Amino acid sequence: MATKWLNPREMKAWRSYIIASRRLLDALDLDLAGHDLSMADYEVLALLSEAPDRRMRMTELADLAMVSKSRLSHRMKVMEKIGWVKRQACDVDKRGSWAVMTDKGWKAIVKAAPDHVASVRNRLIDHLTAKDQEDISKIFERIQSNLRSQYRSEESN
Amino acid sequence: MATKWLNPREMKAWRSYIIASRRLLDALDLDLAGHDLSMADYEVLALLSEAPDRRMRMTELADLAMVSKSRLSHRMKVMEKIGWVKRQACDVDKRGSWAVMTDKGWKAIVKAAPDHVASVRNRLIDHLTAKDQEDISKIFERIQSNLRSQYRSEESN
DNA sequence: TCGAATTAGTTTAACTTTCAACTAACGCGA
DNA sequence: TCGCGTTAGTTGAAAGTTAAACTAATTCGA
Repeated sequence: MATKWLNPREMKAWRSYIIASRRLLDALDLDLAGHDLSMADYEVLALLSEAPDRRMRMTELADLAMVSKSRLSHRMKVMEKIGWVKRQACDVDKRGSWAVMTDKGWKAIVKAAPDHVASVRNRLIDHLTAKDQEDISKIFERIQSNLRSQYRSEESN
Repeated sequence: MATKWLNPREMKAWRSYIIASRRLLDALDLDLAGHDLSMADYEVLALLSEAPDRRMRMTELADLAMVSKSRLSHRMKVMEKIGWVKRQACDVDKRGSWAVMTDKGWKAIVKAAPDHVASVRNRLIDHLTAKDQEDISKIFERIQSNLRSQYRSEESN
């Protein structure tokens, strides 16, 4: 099929989005670096902090954090060394293990969270009107639901 | 200062955006993998393909592709091995070097481009109305210009 | 209740990216 | 034209990520 190239309006939308997003994510990561955290590690800790007993099974955590099990496993090793998390054998399923947030991990996320929220505000949210926010929600939920239906099962390995 | 947490509308905007974007970028990368390309490498080749004589100085290329000089240098080595690019000494500035796209590189990008555009369409653009596209452009240009003024010079190393 | 297929999670190796150090050339003021 | 701070680009090592292989436990059908 003949390629349908992007018209100027489409191209502009795509480029604005992709360029601003790269810069935005870089800035957010840079802001978090002061707490020795990446966005991905922050997300893992945030999820654990909200989980019952501040613990979660590895696979569920990987799914929610949108990282591969392999990657989570590697990060857990690093964060375990730092002392933010530890692993606990799972009684119910002996293959399984719990990712458990330590007190030190709790303190780390509690300390980082306000700065991170401020960062998300300064860099993104505060520059959007209420209407913009609603538009963004609608648009990206649509995109996501389309992605889901395009591949009804994307391996998360 | 007391943390100003995100209200539900703000939270929803932020989460929709960040989650959909992660998935979208993963999908786009996955689509390009069929051509043995990442988005970043694609961008480098695309820039070269549009440059006069299909060549560009390393630093300028790094800036436009939004990658560090170090990273570009490493990627060039890989792409040089594949045969898509080569490096040429710069007469004007003897420290400098030209990144030059080879014929093989040209063929590779010409082959990948239609698929990539289709991918951007299928995954994003075709799910946006004209109005959505204009909204996105406006919003993300605003975000980007705010990022720029926040750090008036971000090291690109 | 046996065995095959699946699932949980880890590990190793290959690859990619970052970080800091480095070389060489440039350019500018004295 | 000397010397010094800057710039172009590369490099090597460390850190991070991915991909595939692997172990051990679980599930489920016959």
